Amino acid sequence: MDFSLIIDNINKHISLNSEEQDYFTSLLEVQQVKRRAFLVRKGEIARYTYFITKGCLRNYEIDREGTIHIGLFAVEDWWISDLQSFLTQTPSFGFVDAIEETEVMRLSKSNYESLFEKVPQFERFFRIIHQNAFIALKNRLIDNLSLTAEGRYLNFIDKYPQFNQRIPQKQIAAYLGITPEFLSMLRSRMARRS
Amino acid sequence: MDFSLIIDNINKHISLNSEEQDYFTSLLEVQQVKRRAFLVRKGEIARYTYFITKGCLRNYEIDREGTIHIGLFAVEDWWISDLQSFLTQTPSFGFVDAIEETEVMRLSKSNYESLFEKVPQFERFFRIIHQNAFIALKNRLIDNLSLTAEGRYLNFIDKYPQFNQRIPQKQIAAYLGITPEFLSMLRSRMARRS
DNA sequence: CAAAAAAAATAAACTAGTTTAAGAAAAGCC
DNA sequence: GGCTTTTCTTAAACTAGTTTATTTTTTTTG
Repeated sequence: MDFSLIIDNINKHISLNSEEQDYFTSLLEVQQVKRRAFLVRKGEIARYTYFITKGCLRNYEIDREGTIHIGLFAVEDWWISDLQSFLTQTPSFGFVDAIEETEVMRLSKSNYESLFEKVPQFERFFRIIHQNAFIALKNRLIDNLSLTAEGRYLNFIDKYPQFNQRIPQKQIAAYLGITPEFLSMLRSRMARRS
Repeated sequence: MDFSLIIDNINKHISLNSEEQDYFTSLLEVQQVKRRAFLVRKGEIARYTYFITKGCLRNYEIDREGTIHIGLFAVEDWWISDLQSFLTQTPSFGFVDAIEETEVMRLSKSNYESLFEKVPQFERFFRIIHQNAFIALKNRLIDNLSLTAEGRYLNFIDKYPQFNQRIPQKQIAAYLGITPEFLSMLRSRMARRS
C-alpha cells in the first residue's frame, strides 16, 4: 500500500516520527469509488473523512427547488467529507460523490478521535485543515458578493486550472452559481474577444 | 467585573470548575469601543478575539471597487474577530468595527494559547465555536446561491430578528449583497403586499 | 461501433437587480 | 433646537443573468 502521498500531505504541517506515521497509516482504509457513486448521502451521518489519492469528488447540497449547489470540488492530495456531519456526527445536509473513478484513503470518526489522543500533533494538523477550509469558504463568499459571473469564472480558471480541465462545465456553472447556458455564453464571448 | 455572561457562554459547551473559571477570567481584558471605532484594521494583525457583552460589531472586507462586504454581524453573547488573521497571526484582509457603542471582553492570542495548555477543555470549546462559524458561513453561501434577494432578506429577518432592529438597512443590504435602493424597494413591495 | 443519453452551444424573450439622480426622513452634533 | 450629515425612498433607464426551446457535440453504454 502506498502511503507516500498522504504522509507528505501530513508532513506539510506537522512532523511525525516513523512510529507515529505507522500508527496513523494503520487507521486508514483504502476505498475505490466508481464514477457517480456516493460517499455521503443527505440524511446519513458522514462516518469518514476522505483523503483523495486519485480522482475527483464533490460535496454538494440540493435546495428546495432541486437545484444543486456545490460546496467543494476536491482532487488528489485534498481532504473531503461533509465536514458538518463528520465533525458533529449528525445527519448530513449534503452529498459527497465521485465525478471520476476515484481512490480514497478514509479515516473513521472514531479513529480520528483516537488519533488525537495518541498523537496530539494531529489536533494541530486538522485545525489547520479546517482553518483553511474556513478561509477558502470566506474568500468564496466575498468573491460571490463582489464579482460578476465572468469575474468569478476567470477567478476559478485562474485558481483551479486543474479543475477546469476535468470538471464538466455544467458543474462549474453550479459552483459559480450561474446557469450552464450563461456560462456557455460567457465562454464563447471570451473566445471571440481573445 | 461581571463575568457571568461569558462564563455562561463557555458553559454551554464545556464544564469548568471554579478554579478554571478564575484562571480563564484572569486572562480577559475589558474594552470599551466607541461607535465607528476599529478593533481590527486591514493590514494589521488581529491580536485578540472578542466576546461582546454589550453592543454590536461587524467584520467586513472592502473589494477592489471599494464596495463593502460584510462577513459577520455580532451582538451580545457572540465571539468575533478576523478569524483568519487571529488564528494565523498574519495581516488581516478585513476590518472589525463597532456599529454601536460596545463593550467587549478580549482574549489575546498568547493567552488563548496558554488557555489551551492549562485548560485543555478550551480546545474543544473553540473547536466548536469555529465549527459553528464554518457551518454558518457554508449555509450563507448556499443561501446566496439558491435564494433571490427577497428570499435572503426574509431569511435574514427570520434568522436574526435582533439584527434587523439595530443594524442600518444600508448595512443589511451590504450583508445580503444587494444595493440599498433595491432593499428599500423590496421592503416597500413587501409592505404593500401584506 | 451504433444507439441512446448527457452535455454544450445558440438565440430570443424575459426578469431580477443595478445605476443614477433627486427629494424626504432620520440621526448626529455643536 | 436648529444645522449638517447620513440614511432611506422613489422612480426611470439600463444590464447581467435566467428561461425556454431547439440544435449540435460529446460521452456513455450495450
